[in-house]
Amino acid sequence: MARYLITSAIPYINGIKHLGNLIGSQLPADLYARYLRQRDHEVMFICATDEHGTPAELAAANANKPVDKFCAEMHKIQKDISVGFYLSFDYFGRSSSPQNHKLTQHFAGMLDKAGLIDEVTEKQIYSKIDQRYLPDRYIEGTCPNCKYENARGDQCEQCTKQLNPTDLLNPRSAISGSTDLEIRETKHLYLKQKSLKNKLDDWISGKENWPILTTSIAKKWLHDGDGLQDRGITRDLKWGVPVRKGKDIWPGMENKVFYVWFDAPIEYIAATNEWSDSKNLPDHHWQRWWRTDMGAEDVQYVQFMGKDNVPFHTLSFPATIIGSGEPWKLVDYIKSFNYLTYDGGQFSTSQNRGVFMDQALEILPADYWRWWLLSHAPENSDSEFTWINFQAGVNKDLADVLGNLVSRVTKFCKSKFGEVVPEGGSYGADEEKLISDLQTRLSNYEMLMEKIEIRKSAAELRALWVLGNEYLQIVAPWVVFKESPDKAAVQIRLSLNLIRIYAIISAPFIPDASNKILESLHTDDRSWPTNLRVSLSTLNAGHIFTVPEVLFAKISDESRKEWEKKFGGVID
RNA sequence: GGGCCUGUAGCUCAGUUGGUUAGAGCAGAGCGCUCAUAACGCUUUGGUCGCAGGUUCGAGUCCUGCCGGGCCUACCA
Repeated sequence: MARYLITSAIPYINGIKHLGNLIGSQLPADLYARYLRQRDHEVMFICATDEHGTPAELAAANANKPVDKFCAEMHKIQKDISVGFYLSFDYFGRSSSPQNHKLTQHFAGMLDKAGLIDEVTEKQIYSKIDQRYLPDRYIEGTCPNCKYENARGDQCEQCTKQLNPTDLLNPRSAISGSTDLEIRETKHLYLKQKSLKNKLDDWISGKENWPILTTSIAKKWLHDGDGLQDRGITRDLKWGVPVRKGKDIWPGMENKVFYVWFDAPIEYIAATNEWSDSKNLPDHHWQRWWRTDMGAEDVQYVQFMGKDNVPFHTLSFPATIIGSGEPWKLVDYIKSFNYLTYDGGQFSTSQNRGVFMDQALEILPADYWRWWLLSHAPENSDSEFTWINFQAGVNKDLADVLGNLVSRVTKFCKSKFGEVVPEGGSYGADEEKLISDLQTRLSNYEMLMEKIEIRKSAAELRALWVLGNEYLQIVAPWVVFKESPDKAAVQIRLSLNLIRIYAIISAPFIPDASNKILESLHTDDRSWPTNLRVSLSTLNAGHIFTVPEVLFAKISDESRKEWEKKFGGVID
């Protein structure tokens, strides 16, 4: 038994996330966490909402709500949806928690003590109407290069030229449209990442088994141009973690907060603290996951995230950890994902294009989404969601291969022997071959799950299901029964036990269906089939079961067409 | 502009350090079965591996160039 700390990138608070966000971190992390728990490892699986930053303030203003209230509501909504998808977080925290405030301020204090904080006075654009400083991309104007009128302050989307906000002609606030902008001086804290560059470089260089996607992004930031740059870690906002040196006031920084990307990863730690507090456990319960001086040396820490999050997890968060000089746990493995696209384009909140997590649960059970998304996880490149592929995958894999297998075995048994595991007969060559084939595939499945090869794991699991159908077809109990009921009995007894095993090994992908199968088999023995022969004789003759309802109803062409239309978004 | 990823059968994708006739699932075709959600099993048709060069006894795999798709490029998160 080993100990695994698993974190999923924390979803931003400003709205309900779409399927791309789900498959980009939370769902694969859940798959891994569930698998490891089933293999009897000790798991701490952490997620949270990322609640700070300009977009959160604007979304709250847009909803006409105070930002703290807005965040609390959105957190509740996101949490409920995660329950709906059976995401098995040990704790789903909030980056606005008191624990995170304290810890973020603590890290800042330690970094300052280590001489890793610079105070920098810089010029920023202030909008009087909006009463706020504007981040570069919240300033719009005419591109000096191509004259595009809706260029953003960081980059012109039309000619792709990188810009400074002061380059724009006729600049205006993207929030209010106000042109009453002025340049003001403001002081900010910078984390001196430059001076940590060599340590970070050495650390990354040692991670030879990390996905290329992860290390190539990190190395690019480390080595491109002038190399890793110092990074501003404070902002002129009201909502956020107030700037402090540990518990002390930071002179000159009274009305500022930490930058969301400084406090967000610290929330992984803080959320574990929230977890222990929620259970009234003393601090060492969370510290044994995070402090190598408090028992975390043997913890394997695995992070899941979309590719856009990689620089923060490979560079700035480790810089915070290393720079603190304290024995905090660094990540051991980063699994990063490309994007899921929707019918050839991007998922888009503003254009109402694509499927959002709440909508997905309204039209189909979570397992349908879990299975399709995981079996098409964008591991090596962006992958595309299309309704026709979704329908085909779900119908074939879940309804036909697995669902129908459960159905044919249980119904056949009921009609010939009743709803009870039949007695009699013994294994022959066909049964021995099945066990041998199962063993080969199961070992492969376990190996792939351990390596977090998600699509390959899904394919192997499906191949395991297929073995059940193949076996039934070969032994044909419906024929055998006429001549020798005993022989049919052992075949069906084995098949019922096989279904139980499928329920167990499939649980990381489709936990709900897995539970339904086990319930209908009237068993709650979920132990992993480490010994197949033993595991296949768990349900003994005489054991009562109930034929389950249809596990997976097929998606009809009508439904699929309706959803294509409904979720297609605005057609240009 | 720069960097990275990516292009393999109609579709979704595998193809280990270059090694014999390029694989799987789906879709298509044929056969079988009738226990089952018109489900299942078996067989089978599909590929100048984006294009053009190069290295090599040998290239899907390595190199160069070009073309297409995507992401990132540090104040969105």
